[in-house]
Amino acid sequence: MNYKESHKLLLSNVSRFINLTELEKQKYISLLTEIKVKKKDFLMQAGEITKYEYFITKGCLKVYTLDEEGAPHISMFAIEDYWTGDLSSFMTKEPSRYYIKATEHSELLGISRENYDLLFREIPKFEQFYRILYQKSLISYIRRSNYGISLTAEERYLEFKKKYPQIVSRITQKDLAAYIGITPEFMSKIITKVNRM
Amino acid sequence: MNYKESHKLLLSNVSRFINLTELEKQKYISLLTEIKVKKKDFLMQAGEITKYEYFITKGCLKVYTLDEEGAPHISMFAIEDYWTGDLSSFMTKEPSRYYIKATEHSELLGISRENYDLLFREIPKFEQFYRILYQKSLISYIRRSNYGISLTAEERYLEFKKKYPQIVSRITQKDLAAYIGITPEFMSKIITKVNRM
DNA sequence: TAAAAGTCTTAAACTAGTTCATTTTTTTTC
DNA sequence: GAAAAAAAATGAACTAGTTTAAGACTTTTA
Repeated sequence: MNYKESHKLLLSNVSRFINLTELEKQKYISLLTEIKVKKKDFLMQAGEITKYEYFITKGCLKVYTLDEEGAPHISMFAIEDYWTGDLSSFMTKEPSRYYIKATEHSELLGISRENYDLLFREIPKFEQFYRILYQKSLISYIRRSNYGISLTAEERYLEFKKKYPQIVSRITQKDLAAYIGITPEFMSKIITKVNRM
Repeated sequence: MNYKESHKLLLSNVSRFINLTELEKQKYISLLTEIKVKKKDFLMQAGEITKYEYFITKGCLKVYTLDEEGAPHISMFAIEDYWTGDLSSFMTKEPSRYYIKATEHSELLGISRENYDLLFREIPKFEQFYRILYQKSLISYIRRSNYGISLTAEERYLEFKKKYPQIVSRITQKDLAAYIGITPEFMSKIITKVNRM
């Protein structure tokens, strides 16, 4: 069958871990919602109960919390072919602490909690897909949770640049500072220093 | 059937997410290896390819890396009813960067990579078990990966004490410092300060 | 149970990263 | 394409956390 580009990208993402029949592909796609977000608009805000888990087909978004002083802490940047959302609020149905804002015009495919549950009943293979997807994410978050406490800000910056070169060029220095966990002023100093070397 | 205490603890852990028949329980248990580690002995060391994922039935272990200066960074403490290991090395079969050392005499149940793969074929329900287990771990590591960059050392200490009171009392201040990401000297200052309040 | 090894505390000098204030540069908007 | 808004750069004064060193306390081992 002939799928749209966005669906092709998703199906190719899923086929990394499981094989679907034509019928299963169509069933899966029927469970998804298409969502568009303009630059600077929110996909979701703190206080809301997360309705969807998202797959990004186009654009770039930042996922962040605000601390008591109102300072943002970015927990991830999501671009094409990435999954994002607030898994905690999605699962527990409790209000989220996260904001998700588009830093570019973005297009996403969302799966609602009802359809997520239905998916496992209709196509049990998806248990395996999510088992592997979560396993891989877990491995990278376990590593990342150590970076914050064991590397200097400069090392974290170099690490990010090396791992996500395609993201660095699409975000502001200020947002990168909020991800690395430092002030924009110190981020500026680090970049000046690194470029001088 | 009458199971040993260690097997009962594991089966009760598993039954949080899936229901097993008697036959499945017996099959599952037959895939496990019993392991004992004396205090101060290593369960595994950096450079090795991880053979097992572990469930702790007794004791306490620390999972850590050493940086270029030889300073330890503890990524988790594992006690009874916890799962541990190096998931990355276990899955990729590449050498691990982690050390796992018993801080008390410990007893564990290990599942080898071959038996882990076999488990999914023999009892497909385990895909769901691990999907949920990894999902929950992922949620807590996503949260934790922000702590290191967004909280002060004192806040991280209070957070740890609140979340894991039963662990604080079983580990040294020095190890706690290596987990929080600060020097033992500064850990000492924080504790003095917090107790004074 | 004495000696040795490891842990904890305290303090002074230091450094990585922050805060605040100002100017320059870039991007957005009408 | 000019005006406004946001981002980036620079610097001086500050603070959270490190380093080094030494003594007190606790646990382990022979």
